[in-house]
Amino acid sequence: MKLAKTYDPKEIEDRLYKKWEDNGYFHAKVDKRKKPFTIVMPPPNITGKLHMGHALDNTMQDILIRFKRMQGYEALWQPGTDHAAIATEVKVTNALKEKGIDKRKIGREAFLDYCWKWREEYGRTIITQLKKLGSSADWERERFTMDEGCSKAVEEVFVKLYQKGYIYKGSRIINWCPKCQTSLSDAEVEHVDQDGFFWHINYPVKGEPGRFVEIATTRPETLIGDTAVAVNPDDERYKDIVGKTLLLPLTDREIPVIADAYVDKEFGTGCVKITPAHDPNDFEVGKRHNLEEINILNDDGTMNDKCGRYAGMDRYEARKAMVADLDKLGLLVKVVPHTHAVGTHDRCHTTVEPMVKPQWFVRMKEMGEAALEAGRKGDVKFVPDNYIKTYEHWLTGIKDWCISRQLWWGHRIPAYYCDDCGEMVVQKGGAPKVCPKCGGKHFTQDPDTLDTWFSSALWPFSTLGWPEKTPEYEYFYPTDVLVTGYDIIFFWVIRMVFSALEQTGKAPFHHVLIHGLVRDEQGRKMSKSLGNGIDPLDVIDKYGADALRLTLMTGNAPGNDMRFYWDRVENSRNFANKVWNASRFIQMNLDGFDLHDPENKDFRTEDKAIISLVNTLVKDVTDNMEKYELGVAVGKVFDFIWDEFCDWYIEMVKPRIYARDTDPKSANAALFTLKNVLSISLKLLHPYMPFITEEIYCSLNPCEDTIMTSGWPLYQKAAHDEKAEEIYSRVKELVKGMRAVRKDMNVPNSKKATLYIVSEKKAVRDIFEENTSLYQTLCSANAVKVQKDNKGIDEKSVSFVITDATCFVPLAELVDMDKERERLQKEQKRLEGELKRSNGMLSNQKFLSKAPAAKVEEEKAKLAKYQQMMADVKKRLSEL
RNA sequence: GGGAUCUUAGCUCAGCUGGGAGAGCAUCUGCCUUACAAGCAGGAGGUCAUAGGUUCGAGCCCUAUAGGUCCCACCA
Repeated sequence: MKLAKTYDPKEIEDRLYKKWEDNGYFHAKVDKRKKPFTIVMPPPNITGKLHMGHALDNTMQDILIRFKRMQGYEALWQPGTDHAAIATEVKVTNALKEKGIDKRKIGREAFLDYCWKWREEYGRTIITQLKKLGSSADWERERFTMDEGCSKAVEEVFVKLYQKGYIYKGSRIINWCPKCQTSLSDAEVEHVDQDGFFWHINYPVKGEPGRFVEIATTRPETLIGDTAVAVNPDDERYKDIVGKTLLLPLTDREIPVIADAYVDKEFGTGCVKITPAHDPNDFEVGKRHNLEEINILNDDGTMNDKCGRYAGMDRYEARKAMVADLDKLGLLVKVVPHTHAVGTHDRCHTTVEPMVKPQWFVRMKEMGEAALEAGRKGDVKFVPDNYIKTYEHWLTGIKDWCISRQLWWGHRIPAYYCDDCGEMVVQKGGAPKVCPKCGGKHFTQDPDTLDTWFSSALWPFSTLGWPEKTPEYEYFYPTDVLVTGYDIIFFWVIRMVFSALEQTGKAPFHHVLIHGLVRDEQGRKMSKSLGNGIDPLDVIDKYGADALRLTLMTGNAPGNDMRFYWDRVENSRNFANKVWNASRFIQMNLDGFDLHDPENKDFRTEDKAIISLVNTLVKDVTDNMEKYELGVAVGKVFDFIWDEFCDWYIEMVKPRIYARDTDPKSANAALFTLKNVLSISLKLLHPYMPFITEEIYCSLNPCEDTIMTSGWPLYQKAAHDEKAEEIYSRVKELVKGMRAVRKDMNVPNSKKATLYIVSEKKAVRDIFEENTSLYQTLCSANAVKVQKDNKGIDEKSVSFVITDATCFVPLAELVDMDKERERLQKEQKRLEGELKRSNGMLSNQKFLSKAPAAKVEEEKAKLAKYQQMMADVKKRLSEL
């Protein structure tokens, strides 16, 4: 099949993707003869739409998977979606609200029905979009965090951890979102700086009229929940007051003054009101001093019935009212502006309320330490490796994880309470038949569901069938690499590591490949509220998936944020077009040539050189990709194809191809080389730009079904040809020099000139003689003559003379001794620098002992070359 | 408060274990040359934030300073 005249990504992409899927190329099977390579896809939320972050994340994974697949691994990319507990629940609740349906009224079961329906309808949107990107995931194995298997894994883990004492139920202070009306883990709380005030309030001392203790607070409305005032035990100002009793304003309660080291003498007034039920620190202080916890808030953030006349008010309304009342009572000393960090819910941005509630927790000490150890031992390695510090930092001093949520959509906690005696049973497989304590037969399941990350934490092994010992689990687990953004290390990566270590005894992956955020042109985060997000599908629509993928992979270092520029996409698209046209040129000329007959080819230096170069490229690119240096790798392919292959090699062989009738052997060799080098380049490029490479490859090799299974090119030692490379680069230098000379002499293209190449050395003349037609084309000369000396050169005509020294001079200037001397002196200076550097390196003992032998040899060779060049220059200088 | 990270061409950024300053875009010059004007050839533009140090050699390693970004954190 012929390539179309212009490259049209739209036409080929959908067609090829369908072909790949239909042929089952993405499907990985358990095959003991092959080595497995596994990546689990971070499951996108079922509420999600493809954004640039997904595009980047999945492009990287697809590149690795395609690379490994071509290398002959049984490469599994395990996809799936996440039920996204709170995100989905909010979305469905709102959708119902619009229809006039109240979630609370219809009840749990009906609501869940709506959720499942919603999931059926919208949950796979993102999968379709991922396919547009070219993702070669094994869709036959697609999973869902709430499917039967994953739910089983969740129950298994919960019960195991409970039995081990790592999961417990307790009444502790947790983060409460009054809007979503659920508890939150610490990770879901975002601290945002807010301008607020410090209210200084006087608390009267009991029995000492006129004496007060001045406290400073940012949250006066919690005053009603105060059960003490604390001062630092070493604070001289307040020594005498410790142990006294205060009259809590606005109430009839009395509270003690206690001493606790937690109080900072320097901050505020040095006196702190203690509200154990509504502040994490105060909670701790309360525990130490046995203080009562008085909850003053309802779940929706309004004041509860303990608050007298403030009951029913919203928390901020109550704040205003109470401050006004305190002022009336003369107890408000002053109000000082103050900025402080307020915890907000990362999804709805509502200010969270610390509350004491019975919740389920995962004890983190032991599992956290195991995860830390795995990081230190290198069982889990980060790329780039500095992210190990973030990992360790977060694991050090990790607090217990609150896993229960007061939501309906999610995995329900497998704890059952006897209706008769209240006995709690935690077990797999549903409610117990008989209460072990009282023999009761009726049970009620705990209403709470689990944090959505609880199931995500099991994703690397639950998707492979764990807890069953399935062939997939045995073969593909542990996975090789996890690709994710740095913003999700503590939500997910850490939790997967400790869960896997605990449940499977192995780290879930060997490497964590971290990438940054994709920002807009001004460096802002892409967000819905700003409306600055660029839809990857728009980009694909305009420029093609390949261009998008290439753009995302270049121009930025691993782990760093990147900015998204349309300019850069355009450049990627241009590159695709370049590849397309080069291929088209080759294909156009292939007709009628027998590329398989070895007798029919006459290989020239430039053929050998480009083969040698592409061979080196194969080695470099493979090395880079093995090290996850994806951007560097594709950069090299890009440069090779565009600069080396298209701009030089193709131009060089054109004369030979056009002269096919007079010298078919030479043309054949050139075409053979063109086709093969292109094929190798396409293979290297395929993981990055799957569509265009597939289209061209199949068009050039009609016998092959796909590039995907064509095998990754291997480095071949025999193909390495240093001499050819050197001559080739010399040719390039000369051509450049020629062009410069032409330009200096202001010779228009229309006016062809004769090119003389003059060298005393026969070896040099031989090289040039072999390539006269090449120079003729590349230098726009009407003739090329190679000779030993200046004899016979017509000085009046437009002519050029190339000598075998390092400079290129037009004949007219050759006689100009001064200019020639100047050039040679410049060259001498350059060489002096080189020699100094080279000598320096080679006289350095450290370099000689530590550097790789190859590098030392290379440097020695360079030195020798420079010395030779220096000698030549000196000789010529002395001749002048 | 702790930690991470950045400062390289006009802009956005690469620069892998120390060994001749790079790309894209923008700009300037000349070309519609028979694969590609989504192109070709060529040019200009950088004291690699500052100051020290280690080294034969520093954009890269060490120390300090200035400025920027991000994450974590219980200062009421």
